[in-house]
Amino acid sequence: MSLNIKVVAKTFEVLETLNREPKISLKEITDRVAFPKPTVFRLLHTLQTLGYVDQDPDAQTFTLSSKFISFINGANRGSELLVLAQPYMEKLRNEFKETINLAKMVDNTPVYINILESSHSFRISDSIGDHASFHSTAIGKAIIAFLPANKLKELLKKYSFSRFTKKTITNISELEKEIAKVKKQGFAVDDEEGHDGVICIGAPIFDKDRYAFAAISISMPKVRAKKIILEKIKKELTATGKKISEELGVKDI
Amino acid sequence: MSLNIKVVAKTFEVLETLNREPKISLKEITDRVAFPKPTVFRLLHTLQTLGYVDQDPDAQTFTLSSKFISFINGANRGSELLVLAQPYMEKLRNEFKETINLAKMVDNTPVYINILESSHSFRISDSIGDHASFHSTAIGKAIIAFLPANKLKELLKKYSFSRFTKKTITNISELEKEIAKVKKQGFAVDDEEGHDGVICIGAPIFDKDRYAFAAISISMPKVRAKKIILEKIKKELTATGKKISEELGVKDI
DNA sequence: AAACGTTATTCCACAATGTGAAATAATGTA
DNA sequence: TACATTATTTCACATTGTGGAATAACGTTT
Repeated sequence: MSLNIKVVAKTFEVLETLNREPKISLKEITDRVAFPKPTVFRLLHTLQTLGYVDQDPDAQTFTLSSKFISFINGANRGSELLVLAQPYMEKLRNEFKETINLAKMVDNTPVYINILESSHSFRISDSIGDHASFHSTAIGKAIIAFLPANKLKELLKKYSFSRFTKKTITNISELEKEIAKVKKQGFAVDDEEGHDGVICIGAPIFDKDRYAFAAISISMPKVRAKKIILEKIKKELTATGKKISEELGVKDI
Repeated sequence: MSLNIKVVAKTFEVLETLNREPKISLKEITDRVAFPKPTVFRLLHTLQTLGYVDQDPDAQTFTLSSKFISFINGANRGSELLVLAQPYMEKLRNEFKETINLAKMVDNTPVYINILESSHSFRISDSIGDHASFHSTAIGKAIIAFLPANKLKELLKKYSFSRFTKKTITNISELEKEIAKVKKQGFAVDDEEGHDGVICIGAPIFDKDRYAFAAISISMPKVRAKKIILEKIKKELTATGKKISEELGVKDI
C-alpha cells in the first residue's frame, strides 16, 4: 500500500529531469513531469532548501548542486564491481599506457563509473557519469551482445542511431551483424566509429545469470594501435572481464 | 507552512547516512537518523524500488546505487565554476604536467569536483567527490584563509585534526598562524602535511562578496618540485584563481 | 507608462498519504 | 529448542502534502 512513498518518486523525477537538462525553469520542468505546478514548486523549494538544487537568481533557472558530487563517494565505496575492478584496471593501464574505462548498465544505458586515463599526452577520454552509446562504443557493444534476448530486442526497438563518423553503424541490421560477431569473438571493437582516429576494445562483465551488466574497455589513438599490441589487448581485456566476473561470483565462464 | 516537504528531507537524511557509511543495515541506519524503524524501512523500500539504493540480499545491507553516478553529469554541466575552470585547469596541467585539482565548499567541507591527473607515471591523486581537509591540504587552506571571520570561527570550533605525517598541523593556534600566512601570500602550501613526499600549492576562488568558496591546487611529488618551478607555479596558480573569480563575476581582485 | 502575456508564488479546504506504535515474522545465535 | 535481534506488516489516525484557483511578479510590446 503505502510502502512506496509517492513524494519521493516525484522528487527523483524532478531531479532526473534536471539531470537531463540542467538550467531549466519551473515552467519547463512542469512541462516535462506529470504533476501540477505548485507541486513542482514545492519540490524544488524543498530541494533548494536542502542544498541539492541551485537556483540561478537572474535566470530563475534550476540545476543539480555539487552536493550530488559527494554522493559519488558512497556509491563508489559500496560498489563491489568498482572496488573489485580497480586493480585490474590499473594493471591494464600500466601495461598498455592507454585509457581504461569501466561502464555499468544503469536504467538500460551504459554509464561510465570509472576511467583511468592514459599517461600519454595525446589522450581521448569520456568523463565518469557519461552515457555510452550501444552502437558506437566498444563498451556498449560488449554489453548488448551479451544481454538476454528479450531485453536486447526491447532496447533496440526504440534505439536511435546518431552518426559520429563515416564508419558509425547507423541501422539495426548492421548492428545485429556486429552483435553476432562480438558474441563469437568474446570482445567488441570500435574502429573509428565514435571518433575519427580512435580505436577501442571492450569486453563484457557477467552477472550470475551469465548476462553482461557491465564492461571494461580500452581507448587509444589508432596511430598507436599496432597489430601485435591490439591482439594482446583483445586477449587480456577479455580475460580480465572474465576474471572480474568470476570474482563477482560467476563460476566457470 | 507546507513549503518544505518533510519526507524529502528524511529521504536525503537516509541517503546521506548511506553515503557516509555504505553497506549498513536498516537497524544501523535507524540508529543514526532520528525517525522510527517503519519510516526508515519505507524510505529504503521506496529508494530501492526507484533504483537509487541497492540491497545486498545476503548481508541485508544497503548502498547508494550507481544511479547517483549519472547525476554527476547534470551537476557538472550546471556548474558554472566547473565549466569555466576547465580550460584553465587544462592549461595548468599541460604546462606543469602535474595533477590539478578543483574543490568547492559543500556543506562546510571542500569537495573535489574536478581533477586532471598528472601525465607522469608517478602520480598521487584523490578522487572526484572526496572531501579535502582544512588543515592538511593546500586546497583546504586556500579556502579557509579567505572565509568570513565568523564562518571560519564556527568551522574551527568543532574541527578535529587528524595527523597524516609528522609535518601535519595538529592544533588551532598553529593553523591560525598558517592561515595568516596564506592570507598574506595569497596562496597556500602543503609541504608533506598530508602525504610524505608530496607538495601542493593551492589558490582561492572568490565569490561576489570576495570570500573564497572554492580553490584550485596542484599536487606533485616533492622530488620534482624545483624551487624555480615552484615559484612559477605559485604565481600562475594565484593568477588563475583570480582570473576564474573574475570570470565568475568578481571584479577588481 | 499602460496593457498584455507569461511565469512564479501563495492560499487554503480537503482527503489522501504518510505515520509509527504495536504485533508478527524472519533471521541468526547460544 | 529457546532466545535475541532485526526485518516486515498491520492499521487506526491526523498530519502532511495536494492542486485548483487566485494573486503577484516579471518581461515584453505598443
